[in-house]
Amino acid sequence: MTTDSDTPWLTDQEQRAWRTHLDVSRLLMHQLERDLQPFGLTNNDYEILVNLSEAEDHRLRMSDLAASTLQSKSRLSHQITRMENAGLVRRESCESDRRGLYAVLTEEGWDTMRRVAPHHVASVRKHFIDLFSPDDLQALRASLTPVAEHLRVQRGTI
Amino acid sequence: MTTDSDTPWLTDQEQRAWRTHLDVSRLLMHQLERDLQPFGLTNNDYEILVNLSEAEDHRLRMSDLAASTLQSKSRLSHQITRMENAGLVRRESCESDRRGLYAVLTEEGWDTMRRVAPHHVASVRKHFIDLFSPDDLQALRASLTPVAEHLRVQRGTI
DNA sequence: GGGGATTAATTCACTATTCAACTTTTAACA
DNA sequence: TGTTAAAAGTTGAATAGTGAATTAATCCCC
Repeated sequence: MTTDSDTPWLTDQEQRAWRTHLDVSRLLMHQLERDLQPFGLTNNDYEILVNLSEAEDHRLRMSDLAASTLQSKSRLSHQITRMENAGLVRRESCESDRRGLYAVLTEEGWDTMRRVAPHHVASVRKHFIDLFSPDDLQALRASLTPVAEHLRVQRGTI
Repeated sequence: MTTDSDTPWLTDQEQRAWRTHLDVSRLLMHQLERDLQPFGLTNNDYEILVNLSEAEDHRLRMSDLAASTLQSKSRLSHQITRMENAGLVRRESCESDRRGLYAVLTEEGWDTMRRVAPHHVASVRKHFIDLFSPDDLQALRASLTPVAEHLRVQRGTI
């Protein structure tokens, strides 16, 4: 950040857009978390399950999993430990790089995923996707994509 | 949530919109947090300061502050304790309702707010607002507003 | 005006996250 | 080759967040 003190304040429109975005982010995460609770999962748990489910052999290197879930290695490590204790994943060592570990979906993890996913999708639809017209959704994606890219670049250049 | 197992899966378009939204939310919060770090504030701290700054007499009832920042009372209580220790706010008892407390901005809190706000605005512009065309921003707000309203209703009916 | 429900806020015990320090293995390169 | 630097991952202590239980004041209404 340059410490520009001549940055213009947000206009009313901008202010409202910004706050609405903030509110939606927060309220949505809350709601999804609540909808997952009956299944004994958190949003974080679920995201790990999704990533592993979509990965080849249901396994990913810890680093890759951390990167794709945007978490720190430390946080992921703790997270995987918890999920390991819950029987959803296990760690397996990596032959090609003896520093490395895979997080692997267990049978139970995979079953859980298949059981919970429909409910989660319903939740995402009900509280987000289905509240937009197809055009609005398309516009949303289009205008958000460059923002995501910008932020990814920023993130890289720590 | 109804446990509809016949909810259609997300289309490719929907999937992408959804994941982009998720990524932007998370990356953005991260980036803002990072930009606030040099000033010794977290996003939460900053949001409390904003709310108090905008309130009459720089004071708000704990409950109102919790509601407007979408936090639980418990969390807010801890948060205010930390900010009190940091000298940014203080608690004051409420005459009209002896159960109640006000969180009040201290001089130092107000100074901090005035000092940090321009940098925060610059950060919000750089990483969010200025990445949209005015029309896109307007469209974003328009399509997000009903979502926020929907989620607020859900939240109320706990 | 007195008893039961509600509301404001905090506290306690527990879980989650962060940040820095650490171990082990691999890569670089002189 | 040896030696240093970088990367993968974990650990541990400190901080933050959650949810249920608790305290104290107010509301209600008969």
